[in-house]
Amino acid sequence: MATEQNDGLSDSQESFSDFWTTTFQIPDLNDVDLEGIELAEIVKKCEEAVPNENVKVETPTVLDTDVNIVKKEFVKQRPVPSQIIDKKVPFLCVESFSGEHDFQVVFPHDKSPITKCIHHTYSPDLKKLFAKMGERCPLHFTCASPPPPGTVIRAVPVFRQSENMMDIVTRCINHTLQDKSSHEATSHFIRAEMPDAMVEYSNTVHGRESVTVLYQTPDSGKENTMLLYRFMCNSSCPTGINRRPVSLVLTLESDTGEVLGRSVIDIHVSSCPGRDRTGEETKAQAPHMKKQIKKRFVNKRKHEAPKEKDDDNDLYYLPVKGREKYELLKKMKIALDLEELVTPEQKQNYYAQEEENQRSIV
Amino acid sequence: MATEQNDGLSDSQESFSDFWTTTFQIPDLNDVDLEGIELAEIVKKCEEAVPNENVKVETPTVLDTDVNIVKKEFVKQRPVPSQIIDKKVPFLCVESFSGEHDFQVVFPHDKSPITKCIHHTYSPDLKKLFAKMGERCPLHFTCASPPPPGTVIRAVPVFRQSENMMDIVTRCINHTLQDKSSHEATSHFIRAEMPDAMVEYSNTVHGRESVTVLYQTPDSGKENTMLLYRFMCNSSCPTGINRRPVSLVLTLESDTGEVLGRSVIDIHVSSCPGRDRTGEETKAQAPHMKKQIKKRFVNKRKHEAPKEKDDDNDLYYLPVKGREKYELLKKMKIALDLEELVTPEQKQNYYAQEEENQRSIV
DNA sequence: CAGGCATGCCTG
DNA sequence: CAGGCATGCCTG
Ligand SMILES: [Zn+2]
Ligand SMILES: [Zn+2]
Repeated sequence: MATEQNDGLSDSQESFSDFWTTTFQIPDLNDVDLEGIELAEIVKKCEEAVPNENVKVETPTVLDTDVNIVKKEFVKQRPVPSQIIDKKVPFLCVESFSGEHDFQVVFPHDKSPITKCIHHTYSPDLKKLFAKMGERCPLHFTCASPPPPGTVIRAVPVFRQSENMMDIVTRCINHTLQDKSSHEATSHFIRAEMPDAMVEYSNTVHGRESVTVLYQTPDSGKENTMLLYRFMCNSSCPTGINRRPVSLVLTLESDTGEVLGRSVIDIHVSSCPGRDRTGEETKAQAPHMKKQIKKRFVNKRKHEAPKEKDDDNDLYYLPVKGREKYELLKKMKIALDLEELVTPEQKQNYYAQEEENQRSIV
Repeated sequence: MATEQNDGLSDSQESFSDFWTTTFQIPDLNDVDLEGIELAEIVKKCEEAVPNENVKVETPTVLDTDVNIVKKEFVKQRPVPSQIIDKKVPFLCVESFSGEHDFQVVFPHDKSPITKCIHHTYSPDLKKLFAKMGERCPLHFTCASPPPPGTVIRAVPVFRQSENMMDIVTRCINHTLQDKSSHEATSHFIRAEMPDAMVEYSNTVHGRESVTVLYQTPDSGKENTMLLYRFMCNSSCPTGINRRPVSLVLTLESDTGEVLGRSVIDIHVSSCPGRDRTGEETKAQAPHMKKQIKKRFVNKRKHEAPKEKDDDNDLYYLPVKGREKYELLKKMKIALDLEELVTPEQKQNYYAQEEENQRSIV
């Protein structure tokens, strides 16, 4: 009962966006509301002007009054306007399409060994990028034909699970408030680190935080455009991503905000990207096998060769003597297969009911 | 190099008290400094008046202007005055002495089994109290002779390691800011839950957060005084205790602030106090032994007896010889139960996929 | 409610 | 940098 109170002790995989609005209550700062309304009007204007969810902020001057900047200041100093943060927002389109310029995110094969805490590593099997918080992480883009001048690449993080897709991915409370750098977007989960390219932090009309980088043709001799990003929270951060799976939506956008192409990649940010990659790959290959032989990271100086056996998809033939047993086990086999189709919600209800039954036995 | 910046990504076992002062920078709230100075003067006065570090706040009226209350408001609304929080404070005396009233903290033997997530459990071997965050935790006190009227029991948490002993134990950022209850001390790590006794939250002259409860003689028939506390953070909380060992200093204090007795206990607050207690006890006994035989927690319901019902909901017991068969059939039973939850649509897809698989075998 | 995973981080 | 612990929390 003690933990039922709203005393900050609730936990688990939920959104904490609620926090941002209700935590700061400053009765003597009434101008806040005024600013909030003004913002809402700005947002409204954008919404009317651009049907696409992504809003390209035209000039740096406008950027200064962008909702994002305002939010950042509010996070550190004032209440966050509820219309910006405290809401479920519409799904962001996560459907990849390369478009007329054949826009794609590519991961050049990295020959260096996957150390446990490698800064970034991409798993082709899982189609997932594993990165270390705070470290530079390169992403490579290709275009078959050069897009028009002023085209940008926008990065927007989204939650992958349906339960969370309407929540905004943002930085956790701890990391946001502890950030004493002069960065202009301390609340953003993703930053772009391009000394030469123009970077802009802005929000979509619905309030999703994004960063755009001016598209540049590949450096001479290179066949793709490389941008450096930094992920400013772990995927596990409490009050932030909080262990929820996240994808990164990368869009090629014209200077009018038209989406020319879209590419979506799964990402996992942690302190040990190498460990987590191999762990997930192993689990994907042998879901139910007890981790007897734990994947060992090879000390760079040593060498090795062994490989794991994947018996989960192997086909076996079970000889069964007698019709009755065969029929029963056939039923069992079907039940086992069907069991995998049961949704988590169904299972939850089932186990809750089981508990009940156990209790009523006594 | 990226992580060397002050962008909120530093971690490890360090104090975060620095955060409270530098995070909030509000140039247009100059009155803050004034208030800060005023506070400093209040503190100064107390310091001059009472040589002992612990300051008994005389009246509730004074309590309202206590540094603690001010801090709490600042945490949520304004910069925290640096003179209150952002400093190393002198060691608090952690030497136990029972004094003339033979003041002691006692832990009556608890006969109930130590479940994994028991709310509180004391290890006599380790002389350490393991508690679950947010749950009521009783502490029992004894006095050989009744102390004078107005005597209180003060609880102050302190870090046990020398590197941290000068830091103030307080609640983590996440839990403090997420606490939307109307509690008067949302930033405090320790709360007292005494409906009948008088509770006061205050700070020592050096800024350590404490809670005092008016001492009451044991209820008739009881031989000790029981107080209920709640620990509002885990020992692991980032930006809070952050995995650093913590002790609880319990002092019996007269109404003039004189310390009549002191008792110090080690505490560990986590989500699984039972597991952590047995784990630490095991490690203390066999420090270097590999954990081969892991301590098993006994399911309370495991040995309970069945009951009779009727019809299709009858419960039967299937004797199974052999562990492996039992495990398999247990899985089967669950599968059969879950199978009933599968929707017709799911089944349709399943059988279609089965066909596919069959064909691909050939 | 116990088993056990996921994951930050401490150690050698 | 890999091994491995500590610990919140998910699963069955
Ligand atoms: Zn974070
Ligand atoms: Zn906490």
